[in-house]
Amino acid sequence: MPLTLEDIARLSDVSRSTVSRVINSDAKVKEETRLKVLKVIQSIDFQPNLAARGLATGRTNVIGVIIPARVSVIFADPYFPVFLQGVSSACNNRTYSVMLWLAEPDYERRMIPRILHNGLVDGVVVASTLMDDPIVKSLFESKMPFILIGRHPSMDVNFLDVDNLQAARKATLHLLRLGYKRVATITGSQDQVAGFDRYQGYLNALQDYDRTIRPELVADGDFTEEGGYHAMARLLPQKPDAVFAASDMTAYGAMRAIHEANLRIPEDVAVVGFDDIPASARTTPALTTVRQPVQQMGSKAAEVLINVIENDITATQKLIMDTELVVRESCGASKRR
Amino acid sequence: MPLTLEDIARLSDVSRSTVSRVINSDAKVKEETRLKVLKVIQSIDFQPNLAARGLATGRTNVIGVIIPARVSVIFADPYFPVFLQGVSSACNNRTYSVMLWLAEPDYERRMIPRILHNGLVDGVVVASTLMDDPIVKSLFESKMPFILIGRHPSMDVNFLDVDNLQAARKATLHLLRLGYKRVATITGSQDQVAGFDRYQGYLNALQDYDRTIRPELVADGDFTEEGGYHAMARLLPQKPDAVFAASDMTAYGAMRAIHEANLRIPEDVAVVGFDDIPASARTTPALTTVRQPVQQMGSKAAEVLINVIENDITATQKLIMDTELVVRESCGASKRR
DNA sequence: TTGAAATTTGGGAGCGCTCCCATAGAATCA
DNA sequence: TGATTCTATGGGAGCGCTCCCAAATTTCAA
Repeated sequence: MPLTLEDIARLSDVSRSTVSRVINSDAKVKEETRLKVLKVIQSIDFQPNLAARGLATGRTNVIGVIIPARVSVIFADPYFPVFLQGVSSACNNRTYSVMLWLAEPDYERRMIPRILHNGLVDGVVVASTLMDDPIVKSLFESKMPFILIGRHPSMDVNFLDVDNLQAARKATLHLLRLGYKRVATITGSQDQVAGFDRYQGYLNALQDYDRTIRPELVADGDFTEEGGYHAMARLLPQKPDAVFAASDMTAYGAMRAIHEANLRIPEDVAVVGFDDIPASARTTPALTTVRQPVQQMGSKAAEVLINVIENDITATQKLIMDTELVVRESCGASKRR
Repeated sequence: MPLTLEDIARLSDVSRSTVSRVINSDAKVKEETRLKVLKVIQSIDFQPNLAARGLATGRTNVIGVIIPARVSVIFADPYFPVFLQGVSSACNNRTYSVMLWLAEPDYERRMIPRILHNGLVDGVVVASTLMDDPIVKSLFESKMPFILIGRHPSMDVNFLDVDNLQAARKATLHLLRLGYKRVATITGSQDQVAGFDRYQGYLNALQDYDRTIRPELVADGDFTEEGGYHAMARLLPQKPDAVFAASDMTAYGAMRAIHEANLRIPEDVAVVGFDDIPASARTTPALTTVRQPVQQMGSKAAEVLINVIENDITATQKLIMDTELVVRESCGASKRR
């Protein structure tokens, strides 16, 4: 049977209000009293009931993280765990907790907007933005503070993103500069903003080089290893000499397909990925890829959200994080010229 | 400004209590009234405030998942994401939510036992048991329902596990039966119960075959790819002809080291892993490994926990899930005899 | 038709906290 | 020294729900 404020009050011979003040570090408590109460609190390891506090204040100190349906299937991609780690550590620093919702089947997607209304969380991080995610609309209407990972294609909302378009463009340009003639791409799901933007980046790069865009050099890999493998298998007959994959997992699949076709990387087909997940430093050959600060994105998103919550910020927050092209062996940069 | 029970009561011309009964599907409400109230509730998409309900009932319908400190660093291993997916989907089915705590630095480990006291969650799943995790003791004393993934070495508590010892023994025996003479092992962290048990399984198998245990054929890989790589590098000079790795990630590291030493798998060194994460079907060569039903373990753990919570079960629940040796190419089973 | 039993509904109390206002006491000033 | 201001503390009200008991209504049997 947990103790209450009232119990602490009795034990330390003050009133419930004073105990509350001490716990919330309210200024106007005499130092002497403060220490007295603190001693009791610590000796007993007292923790105020958060449900009660939540009822009284309307705040819970909990933020939700939603990983959308079409995305959670690829949870095997270390992107999300690392992202979560970022969110989690930022929350730890601010004494917030994390509520995790993997929005699986559609029925669940209907659930979530409701869950939002019932006062469990103070705000929400939506990991990975879909082009048309209805959840964003619900969130927007609900007045609940939230932040998207990935810009929203049309709405003016808080978000944190990397410049996927420019990063993808740079990665593709890197291949073009190395002299590759038939640069293919394996796209990510086009219903995710990141997938869309990275594809646009690829297209832009080709345009920069006045290359015609060949639809036969574009295949969808939906961000998975499996998808990358099949996409590459489809691409191979078109004789690409390089390929830009929209994620590292996709790149792994592509590399597997290339190896199985008894072709060499990068001599026959160069490969560039996107994400720089840890394993990419250790593939054979090591993968050239675009590094995203995934963990920092998680922390930053949580920090911004908490800031919005605590300071009732209404101006929309838009943050773009830097990426970096990590050149390893799979692009052939060291071998060519 | 969200509506309250009282509002619904007014709108549907009944009392607060009746609305509450309808929401909680209490039997004794006249069908007519029930429908009337339900109509209002739905038309307005009303959601009861969970903080208030929590205060009144002492239940929150939230369970916590704790991933211990020494473990969360290897969050890149898809084990945890998949496990979380299992927990999450079971919770969805029972209208519970998941609170995620990645217990990073030590100060946080002190935090958690406290967090438990503040009524945020009804119970806790501890993913991956450490040999001496103080959190288990706190949990035990707190009277909060909880379940461990992995047996506890000494306490009588709810747990769900696979028989790591027998599974590891079988995997090792598989290698011995294939005729390998110098069967090495790369162990997982010995401060995790799973790591400890799998090592014991290896030892048992050698004893079954009356083999002397050679300490020079044992190296610690702490469950990571990196660790597996370095462990294998240390092992290679001892000329093992087979190696049992305590996790698939470790096995990947080992395979990388073997390849880099220009040795063939399985001809020069056979490899067996543990976990059967999805990627293991697609390594070259495909990895022979022990399959654990990770996602089901997540679901099952959540279900058992919720059951314990809702029915005040006091008898300790102990579940052992089945494993299966998945024979692929890395053990050389198809090539030898 | 009446009374008792069963069914349905209403309202008070209370969960443990915060917030606000009132009050007691200390400090300041003329 | 008394009037005035500040400071520190106490206690009531209320957050939105559930639970319980009592009241109102209906049902049923005699």
